[in-house]
Parts: sequence; C-alpha cells; structure tokens
Amino acid sequence: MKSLHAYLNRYVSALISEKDFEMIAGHFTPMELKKKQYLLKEGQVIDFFAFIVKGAMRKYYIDDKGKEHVINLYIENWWAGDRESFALLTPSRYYIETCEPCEILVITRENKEKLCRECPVFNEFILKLDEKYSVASQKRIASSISSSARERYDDFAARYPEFLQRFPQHLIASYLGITKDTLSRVLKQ
Amino acid sequence: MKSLHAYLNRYVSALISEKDFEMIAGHFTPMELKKKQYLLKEGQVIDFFAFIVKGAMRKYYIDDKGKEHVINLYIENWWAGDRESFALLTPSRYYIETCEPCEILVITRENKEKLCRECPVFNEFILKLDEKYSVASQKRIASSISSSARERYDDFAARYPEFLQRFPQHLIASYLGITKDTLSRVLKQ
DNA sequence: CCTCATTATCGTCATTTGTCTACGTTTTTT
DNA sequence: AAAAAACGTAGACAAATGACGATAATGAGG
Repeated sequence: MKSLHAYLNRYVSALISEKDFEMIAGHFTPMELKKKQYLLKEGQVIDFFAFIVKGAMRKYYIDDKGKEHVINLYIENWWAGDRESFALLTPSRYYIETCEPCEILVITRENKEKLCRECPVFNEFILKLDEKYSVASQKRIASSISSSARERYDDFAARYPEFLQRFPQHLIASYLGITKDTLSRVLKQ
Repeated sequence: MKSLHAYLNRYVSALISEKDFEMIAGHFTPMELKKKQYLLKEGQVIDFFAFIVKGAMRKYYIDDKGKEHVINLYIENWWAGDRESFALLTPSRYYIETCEPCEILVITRENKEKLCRECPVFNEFILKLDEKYSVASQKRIASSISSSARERYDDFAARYPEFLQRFPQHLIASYLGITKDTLSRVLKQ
C-alpha cells in the first residue's frame, strides 16, 4: 500500500492525510498473479481496475484474422483495466495477461464511485489521471498517424525507457503497430 | 443555446432544469467565425473550449518536415480545443481552423471549473464526456495500429458517415494517417 | 459568367513494411 | 540435464503506401 500512497501524492495538490489514505486503502483489495495469468479475457465484463504494485502486464486483442495486437503495456504504478467495459458494462474485446508475476491492488466500480463521492482528494486524483491519460492518448494518436516505424520507436524509447527492459521486442513492436521483423530491421541501423 | 441544451441532456441521467441551464448558458459566450479562420495557432496557450453549434473545423499540426497532419475533425455538437494546453497552460502545438463559417459557444477555464464546482449536473456531464472521449481514443488507437488504410477508412465511414459529406477527402486521408493519393486509390475498388 | 483556388485522380517509380521460412540463441519447463 | 518454448535476426520476395508531377473536375468568389 505504501506504493499506492506515494503514487497518489504525486497527483494531488496537497499531500494525502493518514486518515484519508486509510479510507482509500480500505477500498482496495490486494491480489497476486502468476506469470502468464489472465486478469481479463475477451467477453467478460470487467467491474474493477487494478493498480500494479509490482510486475508487468499487457492488454491485447485478437483480430478477425487471429492476430494479436498489443494495445497497452503496463508496469509498476500503472492502471490495468478496460474503461469501456468498466463504464458501460459491456463485454470486453480485450485480454489482459501478466508478463511477470504481479502484485496488484484491485478496486471495484462500486468502491471507486463511493470514494469519488466521499473522498474529495481521491476524486481530484481521478480527474488528474483522466487528464493525463487523455493527453497521452492524443500524443499516441498523433505519433501513429504521422510517424514512421523508426520514429515511433524512438518516441516510445524516449518516453518510456524502462519499458524496453521489461518487455520483449515483439510485444513492443506490436504496441507500435509494426511487426517484430520490421522493428528488428529498423533497429539495426 | 437550444442546441447546447439538447446536447447536454443526452449525456446526463436526469433532464436539466431551466434554472440549471440558465446558469450553464450564462458561462458560455457565443462567437462567430468565418471560413478559414483560426481558433488557435501553434504557440498560443488556449484557455477555453469551444462547443460547435454550426459549422466544421479541423485541428492539425505541422511536423518538422513542414507537413500538415490532421488530428481531429469537428462538426456540430463537438468540442474543439487542446486539452493539454488547456490543462497544463503550455503553448499548444496545434492549429484549429474552420473549414466552414462557424457559430460556437466558448467557455473559459475559469468558467468551466466554476460550473463543475457549483453545478453538479454540469460536472456529471464533464465526467461522461471524458469517458466517451477516452473510449473513442482507445478505439482510434486500436484501429491505427492494427488496420490497413482501407479498413481504417471503412471504420471511419461507418462510425462518422456525416463527416464524409463535410470534409474533403484529403483531410480525411490525413486524419486517417494516409496520403490523399492512397485514399483515392483505395476507394476506387 | 469568368477566373482562380481547391480538390480528386492517375501513372510511375521509390520506399517502407509485411510475409514467410529458417536458424541460432536464450529462457523456461519438465 | 534434456526438451520445449520463446525470442531475435536474417534474407528473399510481395504488398502496401508514399512521393511527385500532370491533369481534369469542381466549386467559390469576384
């Protein structure tokens, strides 16, 4: 829980009191996952988000030709989930699978909504997180429509250097929307 | 203002009272723009969002090779702005230019924050809008990393058929991350 | 109605990226 | 330790897309 506390403090305008944080922490459930275990499978409705305390995961989907496409990569201090399924209660199109053994903190929809209502500092955090996510999405879109494979990789490596150590190249390639072969070629220069 | 009222009602759980809407409307300023006029230019800090009552716009940026890339297309009932600059007070990297004469309703950052604090129904609307935007971004990313030019166009045409009538092909091509030539070719089949 | 800018298309050629198969290495599992 | 799976690289070829110049069609503005 320490790591959640430190993480939240980086988002809000004033440090979170012990009392507030106790309340927040009480709405999360710790869980452990082994390597290659699924947090979510296609077709399920996901009613929680997971904060990653330790470990790494990826979110991907399988297209109509049977190919996997990595949508997100997650490590410590990231949130794993599917907002569409979470918000609209629809079956997810995604898989979320661990790439390493993981320790996570899970919060259900009910608890999240309750915290947002009853704990202003948590609500502030959620707003900031949304903002950050929205800005990051915009940048990823801009990069994907205007840059070559090489440029996208360089952007990625500059923005998320830790990820290069944590995920095999073919997953990063998939995340960038290119094949592992192309990435391998492009890196040789 | 009628159109803003109707639009907001589509997002919130209970219809917005006359009184609430009067308060909301009081925080917006109507404006008109001619064709090819700029709402935002690169380097400016934007401290407002614009709700489009009538007309069409595009947001784009110019890369280091001098090429334009369309990031967003907007028509009636869309919001034009740059969330990064708006939230972080940083100079924008984007241009927002009208493609048709426009009527818009402008809300400043201060007014938006005030409304969120003082008008619960407006706050609810903002949360829903964020959600919708987040889901749409995710889908656009998924499409851009996993689909061919043709598939991306088909997705786009299916999701936003009105846009095909409102924007010239080369802008749609740019939005999809392909050249106008490729789109023209791809459509011939 | 005329003019000029905008837009769409076409052909050719270059470049990028994908596909497939193979191979060697490393890592994981048994 | 042995076997199996996962991973990165390589080469040859195919397919998709970009770049460029030319031209025709369209539409807006005077």
